[in-house]
Amino acid sequence: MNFQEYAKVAKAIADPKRVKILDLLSCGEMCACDILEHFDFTQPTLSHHIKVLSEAGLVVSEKIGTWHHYTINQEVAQEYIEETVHLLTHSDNCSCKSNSVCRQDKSASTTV
Amino acid sequence: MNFQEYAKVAKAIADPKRVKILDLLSCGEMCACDILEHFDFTQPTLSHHIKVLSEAGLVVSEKIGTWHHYTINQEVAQEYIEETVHLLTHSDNCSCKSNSVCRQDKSASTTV
DNA sequence: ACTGTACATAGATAAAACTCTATATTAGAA
DNA sequence: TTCTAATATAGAGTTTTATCTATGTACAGT
Repeated sequence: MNFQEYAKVAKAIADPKRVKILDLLSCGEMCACDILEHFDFTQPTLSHHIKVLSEAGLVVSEKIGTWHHYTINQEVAQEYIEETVHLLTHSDNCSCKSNSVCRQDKSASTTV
Repeated sequence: MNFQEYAKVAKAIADPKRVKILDLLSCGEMCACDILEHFDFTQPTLSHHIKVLSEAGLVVSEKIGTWHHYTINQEVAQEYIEETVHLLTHSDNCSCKSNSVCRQDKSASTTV
């Protein structure tokens, strides 16, 4: 996952309604009509939100007759979680080391 | 963190440029001028992105003379990581249990 | 006091996102 | 086949976001 790909998943999550959808799905699979009952917006709007989550790879759907069962894609979710931890916490194998993008040697070269 | 608050942090992260900024900061503190060298956009645009990250609580700044040193707020970052894990993985204390928001008992009541 | 540097703010523009109504698609039921 | 239910798509309107230029603010040095 590069910055662009990671941001796409993050952007899919970055909406309160979609966070709630993911929270609902974290309990297990649900169909659209059941999800819809927890919101005020219309069915096409829900369809849009699910599409955003699907295109980011976070949600997958299984069609069973007329119903579609939506579930969280655990592989993508786990990879995203790992990348998030890596991004936000100080680690030794961050891009500073590999690509030498951090150049804080400007202020002072007294790095002991 | 409720859905709204969580989404605000997620939205701050949900931009490739800001992901890169966070990646740079994950190595340690940096000033704006050093961060700016890694991008093509202008200084006011960087200022805007840092403001978004700051308002989400993810980044804090320390003013030293003319320079501002920006760092990742580890408390907020850690809380966000925990919430992300909680949101995307199946757990026993998710909102289904406490608020009974999940009602998948419609399709079939043959829950064994 | 004056100048230069680091950063923020104001306002404008263009692109993207959220939501709606209307309609299409697909599948089961009668 | 015809009707109904579940979901997707199309297109439009409104809000938000990213970026720019221009300017303001704060501080250090001369």
